Order: sequence, then C-alpha cells, then structure tokens
Amino acid sequence: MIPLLVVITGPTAVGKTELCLQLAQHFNTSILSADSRQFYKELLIGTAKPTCNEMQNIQHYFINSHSIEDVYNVNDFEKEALALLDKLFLKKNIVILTGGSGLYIDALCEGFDDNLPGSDENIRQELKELYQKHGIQVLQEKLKQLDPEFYKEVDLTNVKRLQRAIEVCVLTEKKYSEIRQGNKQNRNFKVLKIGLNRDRKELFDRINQRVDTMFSNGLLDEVKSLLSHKHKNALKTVGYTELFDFLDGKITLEEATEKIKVNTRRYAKRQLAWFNKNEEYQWFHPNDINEITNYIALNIN
RNA sequence: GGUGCCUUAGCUCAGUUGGUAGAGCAAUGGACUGAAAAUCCAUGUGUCCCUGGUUCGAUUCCUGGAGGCACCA
Repeated sequence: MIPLLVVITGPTAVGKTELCLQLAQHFNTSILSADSRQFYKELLIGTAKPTCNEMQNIQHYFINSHSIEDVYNVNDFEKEALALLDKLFLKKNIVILTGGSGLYIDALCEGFDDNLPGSDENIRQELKELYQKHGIQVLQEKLKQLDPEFYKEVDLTNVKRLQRAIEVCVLTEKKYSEIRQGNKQNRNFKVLKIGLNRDRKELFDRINQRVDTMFSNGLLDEVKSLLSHKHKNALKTVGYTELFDFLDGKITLEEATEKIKVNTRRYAKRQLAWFNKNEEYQWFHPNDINEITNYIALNIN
C-alpha cells in the first residue's frame, strides 16, 4: 500500500489552517507545514500560525521547529521532511502537507535534480562583496563565461539568480544549465495536490482584516523585540520589514500598515501565479469541506 | 457676499505657447530548482468638472455654471 501525502495550499489568508485542522481530525492524522516563515519560533504574530490550542489537538510539524539564529533553507527542509514522512508513514497511510511556500512544497513532493549542490556560505559572501563593490555587471560577465546558455535565458537584473547560478557552476565545475534539467525524484508515497482559492475581493478583505488583527495582537511589540535581528534572512518578511522601516523613522506607522497590506496582497498574487501553472492542482473553495473530504477519500488506496 | 487659486488615470500631481495627454504610487499579468513571505520582468489605465463661444481644430483661450481651498467682509 502506497501512503498518501495530501497537499493543501493556496494564497495566504485563504483559509488553509482552519480547513486542515478539520481534515486532520477527519482522517485522524497529522499536519506538516510547508511555510518558509512559520518554522521560526521567534516569529509568532506576524506569520499567522495556528494557535497553541489548535496545535494541541492535532500534531503539527515544522512550526516553531527552528530558530532565526539558524541558517535554514529548502535544502534542509526537503531532507528533514522526507525523514519525518518516512517515520509518519509507518503508522499512518495519509498525512497532510499545508503551507504557502510553493518551492518548499515542490521540493518535498518532487525534489530537485541530482547533483544540484546546496548553498555555500563562503561563495555567497564572496559574490555578495563582488556585487557590492563592482555592481551587477561583474556577476553578469562571470556567468556569461561560466554558463553562456543560462546567461541567455536568465533575468540578467536578478542578482540572486545570477549569484545562485554562479555558485552552482563554481561548486560543481559544470554548467548550471546542464545540471538543472527539471527531473523529478521518485518518492515512496503518492501525492494529491489540492489548491484553495476564493473570490479575489473576498481574499483581499481577509488579508486586510488579518493585518489589523495582527496589530491588535501586538505585532509592533514583537517586531520591536526582533529589531537587532533585522538583517537576518528570516526577518526579510512581510509584516516585519515594513515595521523595521517605521522603527527606523523612514515611514509613518500608517504607511507601514498600508504597506504590509499591499505587500501581503502582492505575495498572494505571486503564490497564485506559482500554483496556477502547475496543472496537478485540483481547486476548491475552502468552505467546500465535504467535496474536499470526498475527493481525498477517493484517492486513498 | 467679495476676491484669488484649484478641478486631468483608482490616489497625489505634472503638462499641452491650441493639433484629444504623462510621472510616482496603487492595480494587472508573468518568471522563479537550496535566500522563495525572497528576488526579478512586463503592461495599461482618461467624457482632461459641465455648458456655450472663438477656431479648420479647445483639455488648453473667452463666457456662464457646479464643486473644493484660502483670504477679506
């Protein structure tokens, strides 16, 4: 019998958390999170995690599991989550994966190409300094030499993508475009992909409302307490960066609040662009719990 | 009540010495295989407040009106 990983995703604030709690209860199983910010135990209010109460009834994994002090990325997540699934599937034939980080979901479900190396802090530091000193042209030139094919297709103004491609070329002494084939890895479980969406106005209303709720729950105090960590990657996050700008006196509190709402809406749109191009997703409204339950039941072996 | 200024994109405004318009922000679409709530790319948006006049032609000049702001009474 092949176990089933049920993926429940969708744009931020669409209603994933609530639905998954019900599904987990119904199928008597656990929830694994694929949210690149909910890992961090220091980020509480701004990341819209499930409440402690909610997590008491249903076992959650990868929420508050790591610290902003750690360097953590998709690479680590893929390995840790796979190891965890191996254990969970010994006892359960169905597990729920939920979250809005498309890359993380894909990493766990399909994996990356063989031979694609992880990140290397030394190289990143070098490339960062190179960029800061001499500008983006140097990175473009370097990539052109190392991998002319990828140079042709990459966004030449995207610093991070240039740096990553160079990093891979240096680490492997091969071309990034040769290693990156888009081949999927075989998994020893089946994946069922479910997308949640709702009317855009409805979604945006929920986003705006959730931001207001975060503020009344003490978001500003949380951000103040994290001020000394503002340069860490984990804090490069909607809801935090805008309030850091406020605390630095760059913008007013009203401007910061509005920016958080705008940036959250834009994040939701980027998420939808990512999920929409993947045709494996079956889409539902978050309220259609019965339809979703039936759909999952049909796919259990 | 009088005088002056204003009314142009969803918002804030620029502009046309008369040939039907543009910038920022917002919005929309997209890319994205180890930084991904990150990073990057692309794209519009219009009764130029209304009315009449002058003119080949008015958003632009003139008349009248409506709304707003400021000052004076």
